Amino acid sequence: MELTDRKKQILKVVVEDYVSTAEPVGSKVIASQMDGSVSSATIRNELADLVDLGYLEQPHTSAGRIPSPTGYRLYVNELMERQRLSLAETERINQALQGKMEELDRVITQAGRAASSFVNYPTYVTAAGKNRVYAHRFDLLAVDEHSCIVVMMLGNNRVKSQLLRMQLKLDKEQMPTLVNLLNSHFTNISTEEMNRRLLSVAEQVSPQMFLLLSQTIAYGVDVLEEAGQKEVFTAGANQLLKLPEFRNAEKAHQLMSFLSDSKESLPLPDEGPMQILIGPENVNAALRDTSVVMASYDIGDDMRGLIGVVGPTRMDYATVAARLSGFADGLTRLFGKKELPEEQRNE
Amino acid sequence: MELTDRKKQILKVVVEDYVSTAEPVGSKVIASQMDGSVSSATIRNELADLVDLGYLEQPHTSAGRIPSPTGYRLYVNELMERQRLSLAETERINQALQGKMEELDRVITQAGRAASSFVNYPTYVTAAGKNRVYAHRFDLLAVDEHSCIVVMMLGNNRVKSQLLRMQLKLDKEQMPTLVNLLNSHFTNISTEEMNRRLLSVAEQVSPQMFLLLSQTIAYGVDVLEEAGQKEVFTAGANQLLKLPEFRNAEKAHQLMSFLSDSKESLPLPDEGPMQILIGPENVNAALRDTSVVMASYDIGDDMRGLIGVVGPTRMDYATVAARLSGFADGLTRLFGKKELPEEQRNE
DNA sequence: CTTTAGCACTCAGGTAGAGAGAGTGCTAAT
DNA sequence: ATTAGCACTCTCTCTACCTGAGTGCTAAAG
Repeated sequence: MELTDRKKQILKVVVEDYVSTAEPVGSKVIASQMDGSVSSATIRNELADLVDLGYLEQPHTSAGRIPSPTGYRLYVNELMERQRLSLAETERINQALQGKMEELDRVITQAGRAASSFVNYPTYVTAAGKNRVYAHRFDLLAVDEHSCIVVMMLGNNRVKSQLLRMQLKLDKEQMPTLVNLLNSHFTNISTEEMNRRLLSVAEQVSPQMFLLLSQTIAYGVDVLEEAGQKEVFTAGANQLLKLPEFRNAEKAHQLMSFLSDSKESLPLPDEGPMQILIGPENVNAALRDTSVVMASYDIGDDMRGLIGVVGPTRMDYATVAARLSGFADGLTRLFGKKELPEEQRNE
Repeated sequence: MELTDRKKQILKVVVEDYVSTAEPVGSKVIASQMDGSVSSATIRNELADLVDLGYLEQPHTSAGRIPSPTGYRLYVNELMERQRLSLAETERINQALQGKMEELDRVITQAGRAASSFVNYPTYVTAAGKNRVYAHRFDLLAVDEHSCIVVMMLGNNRVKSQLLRMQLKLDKEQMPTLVNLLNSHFTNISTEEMNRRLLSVAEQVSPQMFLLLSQTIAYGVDVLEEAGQKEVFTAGANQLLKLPEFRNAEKAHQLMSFLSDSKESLPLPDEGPMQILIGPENVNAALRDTSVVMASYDIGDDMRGLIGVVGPTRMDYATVAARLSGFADGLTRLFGKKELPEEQRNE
């Protein structure tokens, strides 16, 4: 069942008006916004139809209409004009994304914050490996008799290092052997395999060497597991308090604690660069009254990230979607740039 | 002018009752909480005195009394019984603080979060060097022709490393020279001095070497500057929404945005291990209606951190102070432990 | 001089009712 | 198919009123 053009136009007006005012929209207002070609009475008839069809709702008998989730869905799928970002906006995004941001975590938290203040809703960001992360290379730097620095190179040009205090005295001559052992037996394999191999080499090396080795491997496994697991960063949760739908502290509190706590259960995009979940389309109960707009971005070749916005179902989908995908593109570009030319360091 | 014991006792009851109920306290309730030795009429006379003296306030003529900031101050200084943490609480703090937390930033954010959920108020945490941070040692690890890993040891056993892509081809034979140069001329000095020395050695080395050197130093300066500047982490801002005084979204929003934005201007303790600022004692306008409890902790020998709690003036100072100083002690212990024994790695 | 009982007084908060206004739904005319 | 007109509905706001908690004061008792 396809809607007439006029019904669609009316739906569009209702959505856009409600999005900006948060008040139910009446027939009169709609009529005035439609170049005056029809009267409010006609609109009323059409509105009644749209309610019957499930695209609109009425808070009470004598109020205007608000869009239902189905209505928003239709709007997002067909009626919404995909916005292009203005030059100024693109500029602002790029500016927000540049700066001294070395570590992955830091980049994405900062990106989340910037995005949040740009769309005026809370955001969340994740980065997750498409594949598992492996250690590509180990190095050891002696510090003193009892400690050394372990340096690990992971995939995707990331480097992790830490000072490790050994239980045993370190022998200068053991170090090269240890490094060789690490690089020949423990690179490019999973953490489970690392633990297995550790056991299997136990008999081939001296007990001291084994102790050193196992301490180093323990650190390596930690690092890899941390790098592989996805962590979710949220930002700007307090933006919610500006919205009339969260004026009662109860609701706001619920959603905000959800955002800051249950970092695991935020929605992830099934596929494609962008996805919008409207109200009850969200599986998670805490998000039933809200909508989520998500965009994914690439981190180099083997990782992928997600940046999402949480807001009321009454959300300016067009603008949010445009800005968010602007951010996602910006991030992809940022991470794609493998070469670090001069300007990236000097500022 | 010293208060009589009875007045003090009444003030104590008012504070403690108001803290737990958030409702003005009436004479009847006070009388019943004071072993029935005096009648409510007597209490009323005393209350009138306390209002005159500025320790209590009356929201309106026929309401009970609430403590004024001065009243809270007297309570905190004299009347409050310093609480001891229960064994279970100490246990919980220690548990919250342990776990895999390698990097300083991560430790303190996690500590802040744990503290927040423990005291049920928002918290903020900082770490700042008592002295400036210097590079103690440099190392370079060749990766390929154009890139190497720079490893820096800072004071306090911290290690920073990053992959650096050089504009020039790297010559294996240059590396030891470069490392020597770095360690002999650029360790244990300020960043300004580093930049000066860079210029001064310019003529003594080959142009290629100078380019490599300056790229490395640029990275080093960045790292040091970042390590030296204090960053403030806040956590649990949404805890505010549970409190009746922040049920109106307007106020809550103001304070919450202040907490998440103006990370610079949060109060720092003048000295001593613990400080409490009540309501108008706060210099910052955004905190005039709130109280702040702060405790400081040591990070090894040359750094100091601060952990603070923001809440309504009606705050359970005794409990918050006890728990917060528990956290501060825990952190000091955590960072004091320079030796990393077995159990710290294996869990 | 301190404490207490008694009582009139005050004020916030809740409840009920009236009125206004926005918006609908329906009918009848175009 | 569209529109004008009109009665109807429902929320929101304003006001008046009542209730109850708690005070301040006075006068009596310890």
